[in-house]
Amino acid sequence: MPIRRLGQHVGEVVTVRGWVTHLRSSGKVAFVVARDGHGSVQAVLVKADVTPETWDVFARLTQESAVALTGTVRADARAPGGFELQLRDLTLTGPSPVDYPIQPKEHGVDFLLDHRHLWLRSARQAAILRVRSEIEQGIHDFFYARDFVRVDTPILTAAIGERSGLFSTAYFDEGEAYLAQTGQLYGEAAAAALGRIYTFGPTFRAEKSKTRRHLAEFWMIEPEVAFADSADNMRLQESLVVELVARVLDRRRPELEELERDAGALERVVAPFPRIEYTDAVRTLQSRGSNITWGDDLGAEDEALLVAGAERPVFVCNYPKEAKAFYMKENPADPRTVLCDDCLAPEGYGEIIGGSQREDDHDKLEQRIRAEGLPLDAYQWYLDLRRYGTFVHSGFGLGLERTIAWICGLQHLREAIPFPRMMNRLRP
RNA sequence: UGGGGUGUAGCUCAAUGGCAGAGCGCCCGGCUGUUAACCGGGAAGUUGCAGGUUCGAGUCCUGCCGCCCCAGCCA
Repeated sequence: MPIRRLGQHVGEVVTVRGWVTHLRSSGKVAFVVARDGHGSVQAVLVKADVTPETWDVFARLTQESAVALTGTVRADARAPGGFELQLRDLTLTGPSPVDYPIQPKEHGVDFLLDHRHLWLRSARQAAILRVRSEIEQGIHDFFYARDFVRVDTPILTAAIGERSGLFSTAYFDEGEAYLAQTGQLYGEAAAAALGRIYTFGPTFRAEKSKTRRHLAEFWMIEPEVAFADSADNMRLQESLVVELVARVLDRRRPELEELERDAGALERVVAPFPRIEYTDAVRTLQSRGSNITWGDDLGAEDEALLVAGAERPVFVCNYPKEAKAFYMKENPADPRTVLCDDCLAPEGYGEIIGGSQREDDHDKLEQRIRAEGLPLDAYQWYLDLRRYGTFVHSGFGLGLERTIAWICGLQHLREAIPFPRMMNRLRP
């Protein structure tokens, strides 16, 4: 019987299977707290009420022992959660040595990451993974409801979308293959076939980044929409973010409480999000003391300064061409800039989305590829998308872990993914 | 890669240049309602590595290594 349903079975004798998290004994009465992945329950063992054999089992229990607990469900205010099991029988089904590394106390991050496979068993980590799953399902439901088709793009690639650090590997007679940094270029091809698509998959950056906002392997969701311009694009981003936050608030309250997340801050995440032109942002930043000059990309400090006090995510749009990728469409209103946006989460969580309208002019795109020094032949198929029926289209990349970290209120991205991959961490 | 910090028991951390310590966990004992239980006792150390200064180094100096934070790269 799942622990979360015990409240509906008061007075009945049930069996719960799970793992021991806490043991307490007072000589002739003993307490076993166990979790089963959905909840936690305290079981009470009274020496006078059970056989000597059952009583002896308690002495052999250790933290993380797998057990079967059989007893009567009782409502009791003294029990965590309000219900407890008055034990009739206790079986040790999976012994655990006494050296289980993770105690119910503070540990350092490095130690915990070394034991990530066990750390996941803690209530906090389990709560994060449940929110992660909820957000993933929310993303699928959001796009399904809007007739998007999910398209899976290759992880092993030759042509590349961005030039930052690449993981490479030998690939038969074709030379080097690279782990995908984005599925976007393939997404654009699929959008011309299916209209509106999204990708959902892992992506890899070999950057030597050691910050709480970076992982070597992370998950990214990349929608691509035919006949959508930059303004449409931002509206889609806004709807998605609002829906994901609302869904977690609606369905994962207990997890947010476990994480001690301030739900009030999430409740204020409603449309519309402010939209700030890059050029205006620079002026604002200068007036607030930043020494940024037009043409610079926004640094972390600038982002923080800009978003300070905002209760909703903020769009910063239309950056200088030089600061952004080659495929972004030139802004007709100011050709020094491109039609793009970064969505900055509040509370200092930074960029969770980067999006843009794509350059749909064949010749301009070719010029940009040349100007960036990229191998033109590798991009011929991409140019074909402009050669054969070019179309206005836009899309974005949502960083899954950054979104999770923000919604859960995590200090570091490494907690937002089950087994984080960083430059100095490949195992477990 | 640059700047700052840090490394002592299984874990979390103390120790003015002068006897290597505590809490938790573990082992033994006690306790009939505990809530990271409590009480008494016990075991547990190459102070990251290599050199140097000193009568004496966990502590000071040099080099190396690991980790953390910040910046850059970006999602």
